[in-house]
Amino acid sequence: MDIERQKIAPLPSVKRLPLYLGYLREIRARGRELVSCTHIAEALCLDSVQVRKDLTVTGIIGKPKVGYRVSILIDVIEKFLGWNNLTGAFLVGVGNLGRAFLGYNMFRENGLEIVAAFDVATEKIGTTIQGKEVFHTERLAELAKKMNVQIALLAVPAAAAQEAASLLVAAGMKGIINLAPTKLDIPNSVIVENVNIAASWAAISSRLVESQMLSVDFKQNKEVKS
Amino acid sequence: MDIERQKIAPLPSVKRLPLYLGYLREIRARGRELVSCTHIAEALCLDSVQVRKDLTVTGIIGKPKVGYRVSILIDVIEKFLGWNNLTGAFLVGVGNLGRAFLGYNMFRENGLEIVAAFDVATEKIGTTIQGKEVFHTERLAELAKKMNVQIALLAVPAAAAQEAASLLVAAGMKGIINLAPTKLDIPNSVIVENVNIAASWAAISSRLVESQMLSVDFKQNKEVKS
DNA sequence: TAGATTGTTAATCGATTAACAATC
DNA sequence: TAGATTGTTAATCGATTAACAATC
Repeated sequence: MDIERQKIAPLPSVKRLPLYLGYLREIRARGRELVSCTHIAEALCLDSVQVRKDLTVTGIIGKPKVGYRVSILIDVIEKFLGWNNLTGAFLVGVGNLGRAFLGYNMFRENGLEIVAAFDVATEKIGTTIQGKEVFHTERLAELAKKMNVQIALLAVPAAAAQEAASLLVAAGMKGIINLAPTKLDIPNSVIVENVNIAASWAAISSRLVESQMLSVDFKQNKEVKS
Repeated sequence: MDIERQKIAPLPSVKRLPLYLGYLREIRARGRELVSCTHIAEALCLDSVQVRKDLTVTGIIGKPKVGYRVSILIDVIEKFLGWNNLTGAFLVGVGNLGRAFLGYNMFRENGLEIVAAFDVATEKIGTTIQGKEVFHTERLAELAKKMNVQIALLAVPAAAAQEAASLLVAAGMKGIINLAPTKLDIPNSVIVENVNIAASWAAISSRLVESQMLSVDFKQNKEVKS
């Protein structure tokens, strides 16, 4: 990083905030008004000190012996994450994975709304999936400007990811959630988050190999199936 | 961790291996036979020292001035991750997200094959999606035993995640890829990897809020849309 | 040989964990 | 008041980065 940073919040803490938020919304719905770090930690199998430290990044100040007011804590986290307003996003790549996100309400709950989809397959262009129109990627820059969109979900095959990413940068995107299992080479003024399911699978399988628990030759079990 | 660990490979290194693997397969397909860390690092925008360190977890030994033989490096990584054989997996939750994974070939390329799907919605039970039959979650334990499956992808709504996870543990799963944005409370003999897209979105949006680049009130732009 | 590259050992950096003071 | 809880400061731990020796 070449830019001077002024006491930026630790990324691991920021990434845990949605977990807290989900739990807090749950207990608010159940009528709970106050909550302590100890309580949150217990519910989420975390360390209470870590929870407290994470919450401080939002600037909230709790009361000793009491804890935090649930509704205020929710507000403060939402505001810190910018999730108190809906932000528009583009979805690039309307394959199996991309299509899933069009109907995925998790984003909406967390302040992100997919407002248009893009692809290169001519048979998809002009169709509407889950109420969202599919455009050709050529129109990315034009529509980004018109619709004031700066966030993109990238869900194309690995081989097409870099080209699509360059289009997104050219279209003025400020943040990209990359679901393709590739590193994107784009200017670091654009924030990229890689959601890499292959990496998660690697973490699991390598540990199972270590402990020799991975079923060695699965194919042989196939005839047992039906 | 209460179990004594014997020089386990660093998790961040393990999680980067699939990235290297993807690139190595790509250059092997293009006919390249030898590769150096410098080259890999340049292609993937990483540090060459880090690449070298990551590769050493597989136990491979390179030749100074030469580098590594691409095909051997691929073999060694695949073997380290246990991706040289196909491992069977269950998919739990056939909603939008779950269905996407049924047709997602990324897993297959990386040694994971979904062999059956599970849900609780009666209208889905007995149907076949992408060639995979959907069973009731009641049958998890029975079929896990019969099909010798120990890996599960959990793609149910957050509210249903804990219950489904308990069923999976009871069914003898050894590894769970959790796509629900919740912490699962299960014995630590079962390896869990959380794929948390909300966390990635949090990382992006919080940084955009910091730099005041997040479009403040998106809803007002809606009429511009069509 | 010379220089590029590997592999190892030490230094830095950041996050987590522990210890403790402050407070309702 | 006493004790639970917050908030802060210090210690630990692990990963990344830097420095350097080994080698083809």
